[in-house]
Amino acid sequence: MPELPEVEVTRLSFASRISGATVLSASMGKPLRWPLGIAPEHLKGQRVLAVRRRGKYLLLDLSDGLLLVHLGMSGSLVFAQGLGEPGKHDHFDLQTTEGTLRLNDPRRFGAVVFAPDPSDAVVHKLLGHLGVEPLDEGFDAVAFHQALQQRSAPIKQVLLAGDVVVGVGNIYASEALFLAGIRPTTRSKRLGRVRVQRLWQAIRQVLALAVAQGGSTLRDFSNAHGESGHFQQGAMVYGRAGQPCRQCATPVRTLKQGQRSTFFCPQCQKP
DNA sequence: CACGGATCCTGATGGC
DNA sequence: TGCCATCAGGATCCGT
Repeated sequence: MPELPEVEVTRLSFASRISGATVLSASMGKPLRWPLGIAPEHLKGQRVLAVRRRGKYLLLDLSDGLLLVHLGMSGSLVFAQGLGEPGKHDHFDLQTTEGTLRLNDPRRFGAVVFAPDPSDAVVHKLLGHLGVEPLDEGFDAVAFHQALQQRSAPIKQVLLAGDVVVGVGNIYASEALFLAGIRPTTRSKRLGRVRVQRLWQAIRQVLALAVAQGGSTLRDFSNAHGESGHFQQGAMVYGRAGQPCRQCATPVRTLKQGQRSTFFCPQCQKP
């Protein structure tokens, strides 16, 4: 579920309701990707001041520290009152006066990490290298072009790396490159100003649209992959290997880049 | 220091 | 039905 749009939609779903709440208790089930950093009981009594997002991380500002939550590949959060006992894949609960925030994550690639203060080494390690936020004013097309000029890797892998721009995951990388008409294998530094400008626009467009639509559009499509066709608003190329391009009818192709599936239209996307 | 590969973990799916 | 291989929306670590 979790690329930038899904994480942002998750954040919006509980940020205002949890803000101002006081932590009543916290508990950790099976270990996640990284240790919490403190005993869960130490979160008790802290107030939740705000919920922010950086890349695919959710940041809960507590009165006495920062709680970083990452959903990994398979994580999801619910915030509700009266949640029952944790299920098999529920690995973290934060019980507050306003409700309980619960992390469900079958694959446990996600993480919940506490840092006593924002200058903590853990925070720096996790967030320090992250690139610019694509939906912020700070995402500048000229600077984006300059950054891409420095990189020789294929553009799709540079997008996924997250040190130039954050939040673009495997689905939206394929989608944005399709919208921009750029072949995913094209070396980053070979992209000229005009094409980078198109990519800049495409990234903002696809992410903003996904947020506006509740982050569910592509996911629903993916789940319905190969099934009936009520997903007109779905992906242009992701998950559509062999199917006709929605723009030119050429069969969509797939390949592996860094162990991840890439989808593209060989006709619409130029090297 | 940037790049490419291996790696963590569980579940769903498809072929035989 | 069982068994096995493959694949899945992420990101870090390590060798080169």
